[in-house]
Amino acid sequence: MSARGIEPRRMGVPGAQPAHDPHCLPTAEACAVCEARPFSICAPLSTAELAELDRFSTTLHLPAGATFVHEGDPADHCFNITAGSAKIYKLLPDGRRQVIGFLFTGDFLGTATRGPYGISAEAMTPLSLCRFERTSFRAVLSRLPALEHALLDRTADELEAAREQMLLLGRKAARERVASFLLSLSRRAVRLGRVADPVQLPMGRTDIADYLGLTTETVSRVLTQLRTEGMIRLNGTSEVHLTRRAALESLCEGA
Amino acid sequence: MSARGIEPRRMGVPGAQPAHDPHCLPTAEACAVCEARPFSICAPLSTAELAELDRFSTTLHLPAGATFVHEGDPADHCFNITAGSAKIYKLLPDGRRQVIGFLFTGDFLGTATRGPYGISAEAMTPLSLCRFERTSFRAVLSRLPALEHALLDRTADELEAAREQMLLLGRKAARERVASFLLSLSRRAVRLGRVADPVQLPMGRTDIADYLGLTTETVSRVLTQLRTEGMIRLNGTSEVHLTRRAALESLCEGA
DNA sequence: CGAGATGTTGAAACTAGTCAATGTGCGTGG
DNA sequence: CCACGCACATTGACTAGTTTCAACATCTCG
Repeated sequence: MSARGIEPRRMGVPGAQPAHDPHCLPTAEACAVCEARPFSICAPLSTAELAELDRFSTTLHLPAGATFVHEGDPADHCFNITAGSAKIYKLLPDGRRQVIGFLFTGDFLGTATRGPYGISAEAMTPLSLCRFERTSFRAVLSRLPALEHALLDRTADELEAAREQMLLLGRKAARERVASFLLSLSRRAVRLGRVADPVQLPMGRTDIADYLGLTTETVSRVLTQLRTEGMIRLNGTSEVHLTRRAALESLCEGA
Repeated sequence: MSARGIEPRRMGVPGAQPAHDPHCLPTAEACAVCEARPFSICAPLSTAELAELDRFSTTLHLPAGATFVHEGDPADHCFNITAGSAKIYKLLPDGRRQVIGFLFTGDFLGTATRGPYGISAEAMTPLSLCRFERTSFRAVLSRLPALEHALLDRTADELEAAREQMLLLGRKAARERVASFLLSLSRRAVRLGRVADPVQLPMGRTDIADYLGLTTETVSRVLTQLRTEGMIRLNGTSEVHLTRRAALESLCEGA
């Protein structure tokens, strides 16, 4: 196991940003036109409640590659992704990395309520997000039961997904892992209102490998294998057509 | 990967149990003397709130081996473990099994809010639990913010643990997995007010293996290996002394 | 005390990992 | 606009760790 992918740079999100920083603007009426809202925890909030929450939020824009949450740091903020995609991951001291998940528009980050961040987060594309101070956010949470409900639902969903991933990591073979991954990306695209079939892979092979508990070589080999078998078709490295979707489905479950 | 451990028996917890069933008694004033309360989500509730919640709970007693939650069934109930231990797991159609976690006194089961159960649950020892109807529970949740808070905290903790396990399953070697497992059991024992050092293993090698994404043979081999190296001492098959705890700690992280 | 279940140990097989080379795409700068 | 160079992806040969299959040991409980 190699020590790839370790870049302890600390770009993006300085502690307190001055108002003139282009990466840190007050949200103002941004919520009114927010395209991420239908997919976010703010979806169930009324206009008044939205305003209440908005008072404590800050809009950030980060470049691709920016690490904006560092595992082990005090968990001072939580975030809502409004545009772009990010990955969250955990590291072992020797550099082995497990990608825990990928975040897209509408995803919330920072559920963990106590202690330091348990994960690191890095932008995979240029990223827009709403940032909340944890303390304020928790206070708002008490005042807005609808928000707490939404957050609980979402956290439960995340837990469910994590358990599914535990099954994948603990018991599935490489082919099954890759097939499961492609299908889950496809389903997620649908949930975000995009097409199911040409699946976009906004992440590189290394991230996929670290998400599936494999190596880039194995991911690559499996993809070509699936292509050879006619189950998928590759357009470049980051677009996959799921021909024979049913076959992929059964592959997920061990067929 | 073999199809061991598949017993689709359906004992315990029929849909609606008559009041005279010895396994299903009204809780009445049970909360007042409940030894699990300090470890449960009910801990932060006032006496009045406790009474409110109690109105919707039923006490169950199940024998070891009883499966009381079936993956895929409609999620009609949620549970609070008051005594004994249980395991939750997911299955693949061909019988491969991933144990998701072990539940002990005070643990809550049934966070997932929508759809069917995502996991199965089975008593490992004689088990006592409070059962709630999901619908009622959710309603109570709305009336008792303290309960919802506690549940959110707990779900977040579970998510954190699940992520840690993803790191283990995706990136740790067999020795590291076993060492991590022993230490996490030890820490959990401490949280439950028991001793840290002689760690009790209430589960068999098969469950351990299915939890760590290994086989029983590998678990067994690693344990003897650690014993040979003087890092642990085995008293029978279900008690482990963590001699050289520090060495185990560094082993967890890849030393 | 005996029998089935559970746990341990051994040898062989296999999946995925490692190391290394080659191929491909993309952005930059001439 | 094309060529260069770099990062990323693919492919190949070999290795290693874990699984598989099988035998044996131990424990538990009727």
